[in-house]
Amino acid sequence: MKIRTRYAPSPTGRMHVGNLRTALYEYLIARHENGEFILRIEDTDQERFVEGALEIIYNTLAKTGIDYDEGPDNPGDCGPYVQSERVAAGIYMEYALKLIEKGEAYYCFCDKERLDSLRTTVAGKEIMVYDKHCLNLPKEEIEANLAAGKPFVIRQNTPNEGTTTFVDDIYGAITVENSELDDMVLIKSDGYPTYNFANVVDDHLMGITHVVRGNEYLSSTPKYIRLYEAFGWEPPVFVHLPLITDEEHHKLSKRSGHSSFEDLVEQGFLPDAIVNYVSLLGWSPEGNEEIFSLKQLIENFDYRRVNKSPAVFDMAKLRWMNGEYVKVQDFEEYKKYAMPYILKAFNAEAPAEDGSVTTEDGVVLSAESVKKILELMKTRIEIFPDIPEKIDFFNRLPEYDTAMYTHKKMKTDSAISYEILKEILPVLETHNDYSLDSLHELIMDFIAKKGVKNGVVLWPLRTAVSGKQNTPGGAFEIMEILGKDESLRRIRTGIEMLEKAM
RNA sequence: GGUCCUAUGGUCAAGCGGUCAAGACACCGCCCUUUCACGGCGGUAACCCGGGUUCGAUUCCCGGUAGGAUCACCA
Repeated sequence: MKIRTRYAPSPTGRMHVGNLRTALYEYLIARHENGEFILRIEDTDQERFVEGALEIIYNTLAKTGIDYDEGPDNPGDCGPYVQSERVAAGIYMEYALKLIEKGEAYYCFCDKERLDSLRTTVAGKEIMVYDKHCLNLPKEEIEANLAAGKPFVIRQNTPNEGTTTFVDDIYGAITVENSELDDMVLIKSDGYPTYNFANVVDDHLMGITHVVRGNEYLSSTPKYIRLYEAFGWEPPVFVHLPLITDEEHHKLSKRSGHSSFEDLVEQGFLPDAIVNYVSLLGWSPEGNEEIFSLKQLIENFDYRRVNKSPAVFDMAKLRWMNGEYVKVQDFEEYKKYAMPYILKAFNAEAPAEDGSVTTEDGVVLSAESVKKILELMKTRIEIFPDIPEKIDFFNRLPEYDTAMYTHKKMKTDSAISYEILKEILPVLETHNDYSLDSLHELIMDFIAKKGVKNGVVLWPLRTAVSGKQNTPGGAFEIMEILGKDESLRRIRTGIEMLEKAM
């Protein structure tokens, strides 16, 4: 039997990582076995519908590379793929009526007040169990109510006795007392089906073989089973996924802020890294490898290795993983992502026509220099917004304390730095080739002649040209990027500062 | 509160009766090195508790405890 899974989001906003993980696993389960994966939009709640949410779903799927065989914009044989359109086609009402005929469902005319009177609050939580009040309404009364246009709802008729058992592929057999099961609403008073009902009807009609979803649905699954039984349908395989939680071990919700795919992208994470990280939340491969492309995930994803316990979403590990992706990113691709943040460091809108960027100190950094900065950053960031803070000293020489010239391990202090800087300044002034290699040769030669440790010269130099305790790259790299004039200017500034401090 | 689920280091997570209890992130050292980062090497750190079953339990069973989920005309 060919596996068919579906991702069935409701367009209510951004896609949080729990939903993304569900979509991903549904996709992987199908693709791993050459099955089919379809997209169905569950928009049965008109009130929660958010404008643009549909686009977010399409965009997210596109960015992550999760492609579907059938969907609203790519219909197959069991359309429509949007539930509101299926409502218009009368599909759900037709099936609800079938259930009424079989005595598996019934009209309910209870108003809000009566329903509210059934509510109780337990441990701060409101719970409600319907009392089957309308189950045995006389036929005439039902007809009369219907004829009078009285608002109604259709409820499932679940027995109060016995138990319902189903087998989840991850969690095993789960049994629930039928008395625990509520007579849930199938068709709402606005004529729309509830999620529960539409889900069962559509999954059956669309030939879904594996229902994959978060385990918050685990306890309501027996209700679904009853529905399948009421229809006389074969239930699908159920695969419930462990929850993804925040640091406080609570289910991730849209409210917890920075937890949607889009938020993460805005924070500078790469879609591939997000997918990779999320795939490891609740599943593990056979070996020790952790970096997987979507293609590799398809190859390796055996859903029987999905585990049962909830997983905390760890931003630190996501950051690390993103860094791994940045490091191996193709340079041009990397540049696309990194450039905006480089420009941000220089408070610039865009590079000049020749690719150069001008610092706020008025120094023109050539296109080559900009490229060198990009190269320097590639192994030093985890996410792109890390960039500006690391290279701000190129833009402006920061105010710094001369205490920075003292470094025990480098065997240098203010006095030594002053001497060294004064001594090397003329050497640098007469030198014109500020390329890395040339500078390296020149300065190493100077060091050799003086017979001192590298750090004695290099530390003061780097401090002077950067004004920072630590920098990406060293004195040579920085001077190459800054160029002769600015390098000398900064060194002279350093000398002045040291002079004053003495 | 009822019901359901879960329980290995701070986090992710191997393990599926006999292991010195993998690996990754984070953290801490060391090496490389002009600082930072990368890279390399090493380290700290875990089987929730109590009963069984068994020659032997992290692993199987039961109970407890803890955490979570769920109990809508939301999905």
